[in-house]
Amino acid sequence: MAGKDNKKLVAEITSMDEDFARWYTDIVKKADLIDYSSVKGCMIIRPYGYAIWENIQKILDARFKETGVENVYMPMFIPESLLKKEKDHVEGFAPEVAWVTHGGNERLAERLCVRPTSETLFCEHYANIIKSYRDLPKVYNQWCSVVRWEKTTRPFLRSREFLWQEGHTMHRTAKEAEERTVQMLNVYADFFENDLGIPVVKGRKTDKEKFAGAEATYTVEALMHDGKALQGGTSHNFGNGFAKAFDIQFLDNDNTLKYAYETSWGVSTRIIGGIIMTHGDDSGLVLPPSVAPIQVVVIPVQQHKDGVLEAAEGIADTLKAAGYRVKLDDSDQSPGWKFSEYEMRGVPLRIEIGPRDMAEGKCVIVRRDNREKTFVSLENLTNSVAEGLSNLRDALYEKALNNRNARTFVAKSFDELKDIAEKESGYIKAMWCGELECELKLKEEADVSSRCIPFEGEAVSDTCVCCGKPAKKLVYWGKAY
RNA sequence: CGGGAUGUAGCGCAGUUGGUAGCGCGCCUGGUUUGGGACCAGGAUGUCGCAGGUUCAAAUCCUGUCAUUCCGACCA
Repeated sequence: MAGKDNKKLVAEITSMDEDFARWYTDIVKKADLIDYSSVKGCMIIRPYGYAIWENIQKILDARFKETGVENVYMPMFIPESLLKKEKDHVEGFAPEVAWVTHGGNERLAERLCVRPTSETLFCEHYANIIKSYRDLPKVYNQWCSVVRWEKTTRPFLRSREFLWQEGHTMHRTAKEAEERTVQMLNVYADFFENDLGIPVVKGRKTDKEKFAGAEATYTVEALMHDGKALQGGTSHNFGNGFAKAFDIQFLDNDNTLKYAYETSWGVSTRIIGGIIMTHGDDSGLVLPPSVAPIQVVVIPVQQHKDGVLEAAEGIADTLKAAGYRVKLDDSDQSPGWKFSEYEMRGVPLRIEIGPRDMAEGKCVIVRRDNREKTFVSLENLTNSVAEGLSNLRDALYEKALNNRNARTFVAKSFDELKDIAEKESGYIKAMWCGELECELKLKEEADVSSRCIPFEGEAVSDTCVCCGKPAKKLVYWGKAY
């Protein structure tokens, strides 16, 4: 009995509905995604966590390239003078940049900032290589890490160094830049919804919330299990503001000099935090099959008995040959231990095979999300796995969507909004006049920020929820990570 | 950046009025087991977060610092 209690201790994680914050950090550690380093806010991404990121990279990188993106690598240091070239941009980032002041023992003539984002570097380079309209468009992306010296940090959600991709493009016309901005936002939205099973709201950020130096920022917003919003990815249209600051001009076919139009767009390892907080449960992580490092784990039961291990190997080989990421766990741990372990790690499907199944030419497939068991014949295995993974993705999406719907509210008056903000956690749809003053007041008095002005969505009333003046903009308000 | 909590073996923790560190799990060896975190026997593992200070003596008291975490403020 004593042994049993101890085992329970090992497996225990905080219940997500009792303490979501603690549940999150438990999962991140116990699913072996990260470890802490000795520098605040700088985390070690462990093999299992990094494998998720690699899968995210693989999928997105391929999608980017389908749209003509080329990958490059920019330096990690930005001279102070270069960072300062665009006023809004430097003001936005200055409070959280890390500086390099010395090389060895010698003080540098000009200090260098560790990139918090690379607009300035791309612009400097583009100014050098863009001369003619024939040089456009330029559609570059880089996968790298950036540094932002955050005060409060949380694994994946807010760290001082994080991995991301940043695409930076230059275009001949404003129209083309706008199209690229929307195109990349759609790539993100599709990835979130179809690959990760995370429903998103596509929309535009208010001026207050948009990227420093951008003309327009578009965003995909996801709602987490606890009702807080997470900005999943952003796509910015800079117009030609940066081009003017960095003198990126080209000679057009009418023989006049014109400024180029710029966009940038990015997603980061924060996505992993989003996956955890959208799909996870009290048994641990639940990973969408598209990015799960292990899609199917095969667990032999009574593996020492004749033929069991061979049958399990056969199953693993069959599935590997069909292109799935499969792990056969033939370690000495008890089956029960393995079940719990792979549930903690969020493996979408588990296959159990033991003497009883073998006698019937079958195995058991268990889904991670609902623990539903199905007995399937070995001949049909590949189809059953395909179906299981696909159904699981759909179920994850469905569940997340239901959560979002249940947590989406409508407010027509200020009092109503305030009341909802106090009692509920989620999105509040309400009209807004467009004035910063009202946005600040809602933040101040109702503690909600504007998440986005959705591309799709009907007006819920005619007047601003705050000041009562005529309003046409629908805004999703909420609390964000 | 402000307030609270924590830091002792890989993990979870105990350690009394200061006397030089212990428990469970895990790990290693051997054996028995295996359909929801198995069992027996034997074994290994510590600059007590770090740096100062007080003391004959510090995990324990004092100061500083770093990290984790929660709440708040801030937040491309």
